Amino acid sequence: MITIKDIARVVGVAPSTVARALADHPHVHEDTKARVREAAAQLGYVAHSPARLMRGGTSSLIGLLVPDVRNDFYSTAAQAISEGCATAGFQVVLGLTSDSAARELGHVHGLVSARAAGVILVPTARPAKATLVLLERLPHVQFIRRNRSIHAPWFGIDDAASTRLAAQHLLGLGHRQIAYIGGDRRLSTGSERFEAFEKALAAHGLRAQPEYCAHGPGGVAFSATATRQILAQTPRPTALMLAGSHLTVDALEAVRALRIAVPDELSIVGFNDSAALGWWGAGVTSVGLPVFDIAGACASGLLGKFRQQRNAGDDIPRPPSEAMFAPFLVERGSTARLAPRHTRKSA
Amino acid sequence: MITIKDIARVVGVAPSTVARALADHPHVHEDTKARVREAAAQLGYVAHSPARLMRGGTSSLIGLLVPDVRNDFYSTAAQAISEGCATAGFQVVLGLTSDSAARELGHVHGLVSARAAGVILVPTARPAKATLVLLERLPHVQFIRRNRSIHAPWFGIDDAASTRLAAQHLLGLGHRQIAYIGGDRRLSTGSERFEAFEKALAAHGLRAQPEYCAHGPGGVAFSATATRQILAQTPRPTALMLAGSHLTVDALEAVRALRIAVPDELSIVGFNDSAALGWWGAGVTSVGLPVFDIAGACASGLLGKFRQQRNAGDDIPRPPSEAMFAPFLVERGSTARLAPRHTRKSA
DNA sequence: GCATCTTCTGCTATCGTTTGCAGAAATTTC
DNA sequence: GAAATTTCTGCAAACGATAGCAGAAGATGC
Repeated sequence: MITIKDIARVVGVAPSTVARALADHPHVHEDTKARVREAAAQLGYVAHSPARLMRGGTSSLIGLLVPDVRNDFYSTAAQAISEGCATAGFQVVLGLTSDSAARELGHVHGLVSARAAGVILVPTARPAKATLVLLERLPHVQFIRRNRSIHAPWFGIDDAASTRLAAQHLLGLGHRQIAYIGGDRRLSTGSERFEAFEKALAAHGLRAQPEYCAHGPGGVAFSATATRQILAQTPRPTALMLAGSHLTVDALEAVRALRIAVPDELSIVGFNDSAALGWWGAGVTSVGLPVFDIAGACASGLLGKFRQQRNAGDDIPRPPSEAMFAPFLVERGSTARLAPRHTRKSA
Repeated sequence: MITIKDIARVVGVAPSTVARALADHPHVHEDTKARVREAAAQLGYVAHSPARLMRGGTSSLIGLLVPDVRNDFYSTAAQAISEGCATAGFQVVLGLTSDSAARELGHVHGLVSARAAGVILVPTARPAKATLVLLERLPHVQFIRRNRSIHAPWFGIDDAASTRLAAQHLLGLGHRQIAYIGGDRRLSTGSERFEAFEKALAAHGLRAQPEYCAHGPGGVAFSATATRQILAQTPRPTALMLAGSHLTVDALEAVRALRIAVPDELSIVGFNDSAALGWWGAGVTSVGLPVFDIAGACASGLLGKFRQQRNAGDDIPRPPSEAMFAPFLVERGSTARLAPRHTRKSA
């Protein structure tokens, strides 16, 4: 392996001069710099990043901890974050938690050990104590989920608005028996979305019926199972809303397998819009999220935190230190006004 | 920051003893080990990985270089690879190339600089010379695409079989005017898939018609544009096959916008099967790929390479150093026997 | 009781890079 | 021409962890 000593020997200067030349230090003669750069290129020199880190400071690594990158939402976010970080000269370490606090801890530990510059995380429901302690040594921001025990900026969507939009849409169409499948209620996304759903019902003098609601950890089969159980009941709900990106596909597959007519017998609102949702039946009405924008803002937010740490008092514009994005409703053919005959039929 | 010296001071031993105790070295007294571990936990000690790397060796980082992680294919692969690497104690650095040789070089340089353990890459069409030189310093394997200038094991699918399956299916249904939209022909995936398509046609005494074929770099709008152009011609082809995961969705959207009846007026075969392809119209017949398995094998292959480097002559079972997986055809409703009236209609 | 062996621990050099300080060389000033 | 100044370069000490070597302490054998 080529080191600066090798370059120094070739050029005939001291290693320290090589270091300064490569760092473009002003007190090095231009001729020397040129010769050093020439020799470095010639020898194929690549700096030894770990050695640099010996003198303190952080590496150019940024951690990205998500539950599952197969989920469209997170893969899109990973793309935005990775692009944003690469532009700023950082490399992204992708850590998959599978919603396990143990894995989360493992990844955070690895990042602290590698002296990462920071971490963007989608916290698990109950992060380990050790995780919280380790996070204090590492600039970090929360993505999508906001955890009370983590005291860090949050970049996400207006969770309450997402389900409020969906619920109001269904209520406006006359639905009163609305089923709800959402994520783990110990997560901010799970609880806030469900509470907003309940409030929207309450505004119409209704209450969420427990037998029509399921809250899951998002295991592989959860959404399909929940859909089948809820729709097997009598009376069957007239509408179903999904409150998580990972829940939508399986639920739609299950509804399809049950051969229930949509929207005639059942109205459906999906979550996290994509082109494919336009293909299902007459298209699935769904809650759209500006995923790329949220993730981009999140990356900028973390990068802004670095600058903040280095020098507090300069006047360059700073990215927002927190941000909440508004979801929007994409209306398609899976929702329809509740027909009077419908109620009779299912009753 | 807590170092090994701090622990040494607390316990009352030398730093080297602490190092040995934490590494569970056999020549350290059990009592000493216990006291050291106790103190380390107490102080919240986290090893300084960069310092370890000073004495040579590689870090626990593995690079994963893909063009675009929003693509279902690559996000699934990233999941499999990341899980496999995490199990073996490695962390994955996700690098997005956007099919740019410059970005590819940047990522490889970063990995070499960080003394990464290895890299799994989906090579760009023409990697830079510098990239090839750098790769020699880093164990690496090729994923999906196989590049002649990179002398490293390859893990991918039987590209020829993928389009052969699709073409034979369409030919068997009586189609003779088959349109083809594929990826960049400078890539192994692009060229091999197309050549197999041509051969399949040749076996029926047919030739691929240039005006029905498009080969693109896979830019955002490419697939949709190509679809519109090909289907605007007279006579219009009676079948269309897509030969890339990233091409399928846009092409299907374009066909839908053109209001062409599928499969009555046009048969379609998609690429890289997913649940959503079952939703489009009567379902899209497509070439399925065992993505998770390929990616898993690829990760194992790279990890096996590490073992191989460390000690050549042990008799533990080794994972395959190369692997090619067979694609399979998933038949759905987007393909149908060519009706005689059909030929008249489009002529 | 002495030699020998075993068991455990400390000293120290080392990895590659950076940086403060000092000093050499070149240039300018009076 | 000497002094002062500027411009450039080298020395050496860090940073944190590890491992070879040596040595201390204790156990064992005769």
